[in-house]
Amino acid sequence: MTASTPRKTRATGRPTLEEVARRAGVSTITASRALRGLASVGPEYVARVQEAARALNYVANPAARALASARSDAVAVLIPSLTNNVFTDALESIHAVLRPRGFEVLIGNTHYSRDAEEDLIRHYLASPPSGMIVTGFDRTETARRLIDASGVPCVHMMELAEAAGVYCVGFSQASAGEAVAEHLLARGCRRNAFVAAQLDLRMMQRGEGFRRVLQRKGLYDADLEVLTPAPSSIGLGGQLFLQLMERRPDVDGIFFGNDDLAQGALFEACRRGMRVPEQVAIVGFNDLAGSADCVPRLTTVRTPRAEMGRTAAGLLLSLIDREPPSRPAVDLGFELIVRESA
Amino acid sequence: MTASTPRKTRATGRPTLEEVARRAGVSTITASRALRGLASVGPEYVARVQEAARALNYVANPAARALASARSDAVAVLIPSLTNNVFTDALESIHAVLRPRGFEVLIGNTHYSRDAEEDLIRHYLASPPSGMIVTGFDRTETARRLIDASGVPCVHMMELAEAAGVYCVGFSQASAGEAVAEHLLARGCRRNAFVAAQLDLRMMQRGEGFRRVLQRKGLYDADLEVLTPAPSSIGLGGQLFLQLMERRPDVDGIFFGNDDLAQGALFEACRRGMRVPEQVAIVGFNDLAGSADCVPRLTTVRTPRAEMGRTAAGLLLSLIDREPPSRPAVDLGFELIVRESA
DNA sequence: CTGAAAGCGCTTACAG
DNA sequence: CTGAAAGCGCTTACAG
Repeated sequence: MTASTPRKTRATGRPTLEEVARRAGVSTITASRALRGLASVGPEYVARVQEAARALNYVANPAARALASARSDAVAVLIPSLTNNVFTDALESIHAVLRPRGFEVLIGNTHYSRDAEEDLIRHYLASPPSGMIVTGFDRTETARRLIDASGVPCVHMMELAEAAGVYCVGFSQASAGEAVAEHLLARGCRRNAFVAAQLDLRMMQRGEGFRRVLQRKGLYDADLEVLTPAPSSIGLGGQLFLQLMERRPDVDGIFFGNDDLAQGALFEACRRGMRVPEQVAIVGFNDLAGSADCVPRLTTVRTPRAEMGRTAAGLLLSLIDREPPSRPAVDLGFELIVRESA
Repeated sequence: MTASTPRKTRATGRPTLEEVARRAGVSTITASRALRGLASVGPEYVARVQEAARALNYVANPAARALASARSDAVAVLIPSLTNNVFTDALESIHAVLRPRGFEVLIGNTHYSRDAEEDLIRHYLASPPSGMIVTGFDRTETARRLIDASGVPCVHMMELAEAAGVYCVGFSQASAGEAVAEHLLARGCRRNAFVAAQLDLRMMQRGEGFRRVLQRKGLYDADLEVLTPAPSSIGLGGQLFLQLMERRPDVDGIFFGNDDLAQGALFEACRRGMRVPEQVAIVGFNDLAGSADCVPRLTTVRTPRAEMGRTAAGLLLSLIDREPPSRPAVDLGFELIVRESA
């Protein structure tokens, strides 16, 4: 007799869909459909189910939903660094559009490592998220294949590319580098250096554009490139600046591939009494915190981080909803901000 | 006849535990136990199962696991900001210890809002994570109750508190504020100001300690406190500094509650030709990027962000494993870094 | 130490 | 438009 009452052995205590359905006087599947807003449910049922859900304080169990539907409410975002605001700014706006839509944003930090990124992709794809946002295009062939094979919608941010089935949001890093060179040239600088750290693909693309313009004018000097794979930082910028000025005191324009490097250079210039921009003009990149306020105020390239995040998330949303986006690649441009340093 | 072969209608294509078990010649439950490393499985079985899993490239389905076991592999971390490196530094080391242990780190950004934090807590608790790391103690009573009632292990970071069942990792913000006051006093500053933004609880605690020391020496002047709830930034620091110097040109020492404010002040001082520390000594807080390199180099308080994250994650791990930690509250201290600005 | 059964809480696919 | 059945891929609790 006791066995005749099937007792739920492992209930979690939280209300289930079944209880909501019972309270609303419908089947569980109707309750499910009503809650998900599927059009095929009669309006009076929808109202009853919603009320029951509210009364019971019902929240669907994501694990059960993921298991049954073979899809999850997660979106994985892969960025190279958590301490560089270039990426956290984008992340912030990705969050702002995806969370209200009910997605959980999973953050993977690749630490600028292709191998680490491949591992993360493997990890996230083990239980396929609804979508994925990755940074740029510099990844292992395996990583690329994993994403393709998974069928998970994917948007690339920070760089542009033209290829079938590739969705991206960014701006032309090379064009930005060109714009910097043109600005330095226009203000009369003849011996222009490119100083870069980290040396990720985007950094190199900026250098490419910069170099291209100088070459075109016959003013390119390979000796004026200072490159190091070390992580970019203010302190490093100061060091590289000093090394360069010692080796080539004739340099009159410098493009630092990231603002932190440029800020460090400004500090050292100040400390050594070198005049910027009179003696040497300095241009940074990204318009990070401090660049508008330092001494002298830094001329730099403002990059549309928040907008890239927002647009990438929007693009992903349409991909998830299987609505082909109007354009697979959206160029958000950049803006040269001329301040005092160049 | 066709009906006699039960066909899996909705297989995901990925190998399942059942396939691993079949290949290893054991039951699924034995395979499950072997893979989870439960001691009750014979070593030869463990070996066979592990080999089968490897051969099949098996990765357990987290959703199924979460549903069956009513627990998840997620740990939720709630921080007030993603752009402030104080928190991303901690996050980084939390990741470093939790990911290798198989946990997914869910990041919730409260934007310094108690209500937003309460919503996030409600959201995460809807499918209880294995554990939770939250920032400080300033939250709504409801948020506190939700956490308590959930039974989810929780560690607080960035602040210290003594209370039954409360686990925390941090340092005394008030003591740090005291140390700054004592340093300024020791170098002869008599009219010391406290400049703060954001005004979160930790910021106020630093101010408390600072004030306390001045009061004790009979040198406290309420007119020398400049407080604004606006978000802390370099630009804001410059503005507040200028306002203060205009209103009270006699001030000879300033404690900025965060380094970005202090850095902004340094820039303005430089621009106006005010000498630091001769005319006015400046101390910051947190030892953020740039503080070691700016002009003059900033005297500040180094806070153990990475270590707090690491320790908080370790503490949480022992809580999850139901091993009571040796101490519920761990004080990691802080360090006054005396450089050039004070 | 090993396993057959039941169940976690949803959704899919098939009917009607 | 609504529903009964089956299933998603694991783990729990109970036996032996």
